Amino acid sequence: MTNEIFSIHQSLTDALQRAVAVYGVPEITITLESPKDKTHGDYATPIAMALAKKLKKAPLSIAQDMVKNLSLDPSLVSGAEVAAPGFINLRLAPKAYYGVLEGILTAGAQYGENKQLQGRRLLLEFVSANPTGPLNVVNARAAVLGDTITRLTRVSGGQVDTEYYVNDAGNQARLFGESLEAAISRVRGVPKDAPEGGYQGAYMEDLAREFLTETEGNSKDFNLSTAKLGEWGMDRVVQWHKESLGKFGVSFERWFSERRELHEPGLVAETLKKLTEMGLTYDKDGATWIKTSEFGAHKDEVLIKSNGIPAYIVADIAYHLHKLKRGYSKVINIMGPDHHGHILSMKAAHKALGFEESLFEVLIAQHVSLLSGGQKVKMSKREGKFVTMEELLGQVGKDAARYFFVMRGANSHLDFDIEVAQKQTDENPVFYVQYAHARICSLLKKCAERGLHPSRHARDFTSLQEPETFLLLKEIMEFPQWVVESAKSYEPHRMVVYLQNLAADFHLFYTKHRILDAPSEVAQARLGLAQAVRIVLENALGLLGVTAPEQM
RNA sequence: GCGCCUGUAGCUCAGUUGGAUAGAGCAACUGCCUUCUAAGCAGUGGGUCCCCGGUUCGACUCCGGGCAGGCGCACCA
Repeated sequence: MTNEIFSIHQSLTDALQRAVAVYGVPEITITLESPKDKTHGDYATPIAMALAKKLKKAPLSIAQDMVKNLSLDPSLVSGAEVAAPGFINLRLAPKAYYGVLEGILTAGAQYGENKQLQGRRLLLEFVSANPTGPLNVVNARAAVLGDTITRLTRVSGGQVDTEYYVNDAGNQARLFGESLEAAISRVRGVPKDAPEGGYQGAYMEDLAREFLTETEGNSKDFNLSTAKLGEWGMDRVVQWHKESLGKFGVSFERWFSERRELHEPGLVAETLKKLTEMGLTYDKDGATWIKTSEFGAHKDEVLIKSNGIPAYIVADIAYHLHKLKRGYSKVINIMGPDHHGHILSMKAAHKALGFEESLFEVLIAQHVSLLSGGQKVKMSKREGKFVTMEELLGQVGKDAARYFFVMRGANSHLDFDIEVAQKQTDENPVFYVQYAHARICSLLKKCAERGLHPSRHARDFTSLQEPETFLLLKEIMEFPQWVVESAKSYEPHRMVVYLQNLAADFHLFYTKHRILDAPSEVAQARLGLAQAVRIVLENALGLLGVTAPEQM
């Protein structure tokens, strides 16, 4: 086990548990926290305060008693103190740190892998943009969020299947076919407008040209029905999406086609039948409705429109039914802010069908405002003037784009300043972290040039004694913990916070302590530490899909 | 009107799930390179954590009620 952090936590918790057991108070959970103020030690527990009320004793005296009763391995903990109003502060022994350091160097690229989320089986659906046009920046944000959550969960021993729902059926498919037909006509020089509510942008004509090139000299395909044309076009747009996402380092295990996997095999009709049989539907105004309001939604939804055509929600329910039946411990959907009105009805539908409500969870990737030099970039979907994911990627690059998208919590509105993301200065937070990595690489290169080869085995780290050093050691030691917490809470931005902290700790250490010029044993030890920091930076950046450059 | 999200330093945002003196980056100002990358470090100034109540040893965090901004509330998907 390379992640000694977890066993350290366990030993500390166990020891505290034993000390608490003396009081015979049931149902007390031991909380262990890292105090913000480092002078308070490495770990603190407020357990005595929680006990105070039940025991009717002063928290301070409880804490003092507990410390006396604590049996702790001295090679693990060097000190336990009591602080007002009743905290117990624990200080790790240097030896414990050195052991972790050794472990990191041995584990290398594997450091951070753990089993904490073993047994978790997620289905993560994200992006799922309509195959009627290019991906936008919110799609990009969702893509990065989903992909990062996937990486974090997998490295923590959880299982994740990623899925992209392709909405290639129904009304919008028809409209798309007609729009493409019109675009082809225009490309051939015959003016023709897209239908009402159809798709207009320049990309439609690109698509038309692609179609013409592909079917040149093949008269048969020229006479595709509008429906078939729409299918061809949507498949092609899906292809575009795959490619764009690929450039972003995001891939999906399964592209789930609404038409091929739900409509054609009859699952939509089957779902409708099931809902009816369960008595969840009724007729009104010539339409068929589902009683979602009885299950927590604000209103009922139309299942079958009065023209006899099923509404989109039927396919949606069919899809989710399909997902739920596959035995996941959690089915998660990352959606854009424009769909959050939909959440309650979907939750209600789940409940109506008898599934545990908590099985299904929705994460919202909130709105992204694109700025350029502090000014809002004006976009208008109607005029086809909007920045696509691909354009953004072209302008700022994969590293900056990915970093910016996970920098903030998913449900915070995000200000994305293109100009800042392009800058190669200290205004750009990506560089701060990458620079720390590049500095270490440069060090390691220099050290090789000087013939200093930090030996792989039998290291002696006892010369690592300075406060800045222990700060760094603590930070890299906690890496797996941050990974797990980020994964567990579906909050990948915590990894960004961690990286900023780690980079700052390293930069501080670097300016305060010479490495190569230090006496040989010290140099060896510090190089080992630097190498460990480099490993963690690379692994953490890797989890975000950002590169760790060797020089800048 | 109803629902979701947000409200923390001049700006953009964290805040380890209820803990100790509320933090970071940027912007402003001041220092630090004949020495391993100054894309860095140190320091200074900057706060009614939107407001009012409640819960308790303790609240930025949880609950209730307001206020403000964003988004959503179709027989569209």
